[in-house]
Amino acid sequence: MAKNNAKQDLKPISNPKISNSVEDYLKAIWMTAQDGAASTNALAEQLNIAAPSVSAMLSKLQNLEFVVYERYKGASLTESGKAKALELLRRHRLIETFLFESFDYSWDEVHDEAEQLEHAVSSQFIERLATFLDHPTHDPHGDPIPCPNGNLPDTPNTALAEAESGQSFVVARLLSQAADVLSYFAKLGIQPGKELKIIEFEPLGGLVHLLIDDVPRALSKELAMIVRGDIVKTPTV
Amino acid sequence: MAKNNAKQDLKPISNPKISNSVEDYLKAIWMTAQDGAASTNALAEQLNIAAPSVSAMLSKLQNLEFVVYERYKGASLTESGKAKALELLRRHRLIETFLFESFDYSWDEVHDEAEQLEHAVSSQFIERLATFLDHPTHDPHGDPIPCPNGNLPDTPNTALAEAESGQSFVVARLLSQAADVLSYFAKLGIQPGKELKIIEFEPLGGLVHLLIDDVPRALSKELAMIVRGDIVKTPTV
DNA sequence: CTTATAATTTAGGCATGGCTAAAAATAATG
DNA sequence: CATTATTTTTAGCCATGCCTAAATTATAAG
Repeated sequence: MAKNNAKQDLKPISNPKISNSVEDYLKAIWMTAQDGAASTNALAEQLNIAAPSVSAMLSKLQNLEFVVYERYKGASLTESGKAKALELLRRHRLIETFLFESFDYSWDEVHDEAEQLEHAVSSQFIERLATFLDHPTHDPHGDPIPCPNGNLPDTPNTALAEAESGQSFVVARLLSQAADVLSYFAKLGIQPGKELKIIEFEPLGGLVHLLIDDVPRALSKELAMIVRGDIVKTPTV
Repeated sequence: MAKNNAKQDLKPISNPKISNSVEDYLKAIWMTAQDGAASTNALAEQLNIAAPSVSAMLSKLQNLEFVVYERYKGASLTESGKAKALELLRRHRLIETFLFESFDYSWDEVHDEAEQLEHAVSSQFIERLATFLDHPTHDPHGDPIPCPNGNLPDTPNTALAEAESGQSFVVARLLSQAADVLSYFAKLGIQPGKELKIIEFEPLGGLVHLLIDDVPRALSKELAMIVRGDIVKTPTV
């Protein structure tokens, strides 16, 4: 009877399934620091975990060779840590896409569910899911879905706030995780693929007037920073 | 910042998400004992966990009021424990159905994946999944899927081994979890819905000769006990 | 009905991953 | 540059769930 009795080596030989916690930390480090180093407090904040716990975990991640960590100086991902983080991100975004497209989830619902599922699902599941969804490159709010090899598909990144009066703008991405923000955009009809016409910017730039589906609307500067996409040179008629 | 600091009361007030372990135990108790009491060793065997650990967990489940447990006498599910177990079973079987039908999983693959997913998925997910699958009553090998209220759909349960020469038999269920057994049946074309014609039983009853898709085949008594369904009174032509 | 065997529980550990309080290092300010 | 403020770490705990070895209780056999 094969009992789970393996003593943890310092350097893990094979692929002993990474714990949910470790996965969460790697994702958090990537989101906080991408390439640079993530501070203990920033991670504690992100993960809603007390700073001393984060400290301890960073040492552990260092032993696992997922991060390079120097006391008092934060942690940055190694190649292997980064690969794991991107794998998680791939899972998360594919699952979000699936829930949104096939199961009619709303923005409020999609994130938490994906957060759980991404830890439970096998690589096989993810690849079959990708096939099921016809290998999307971006999730429903336009975030790029990392490829199996870790490449991040290109994504237009000009802020709507940077466009100018008279220009047209094609939305590619809504740079927010907040459900209320995403719902608000959805209500306005602002979603990836949509073309907006900019009427004018309010003096001092706090507001932008635009045409969505030929309906005049106004958007605050803050929200206009979240909307990312491309300025259209030759506006479609 | 809301840290998870709630001291565990003896009687849990609300719905503090049950741990994966607790869920596994409840399912195991149901599978081992259904209505009666499950012994410590039987559970240890099922769960591949050492007996003393099971002992400890049974006390805990008693405190949680999921089981009635008397030292040295095994544990049986309370109403609340049974409800949980059936909920888990519903999850498991719906997920298996999904993986099999939509994601082309084979028998070897389906079980382990479902085992993980059933813990990670929300009730909402399950109900949307049920809708997605058009509310199946049985999973791909014919096991009944409990309804949200805990009812188990009726399932024909006559063993193929109990039929008689000359009769026809409609398969409803393959009473096994073993991947190799299920694959073997699949290879033979024996699956829920299939009609078999019994040619004859070997003397001493160790073997049954039958017609599957008009092809003559033989099946051992052991396997013929696993195939469950209905004897057809008026054989179709 | 006593004894050997099998099942079960108690005792004592261990790893993981959280927490708080207090100390130490780093950064910011007068 | 000394001092205060902030960040981070160390120290020491706790809960969950698993383990092994050693009792204990139940059961089967003589």
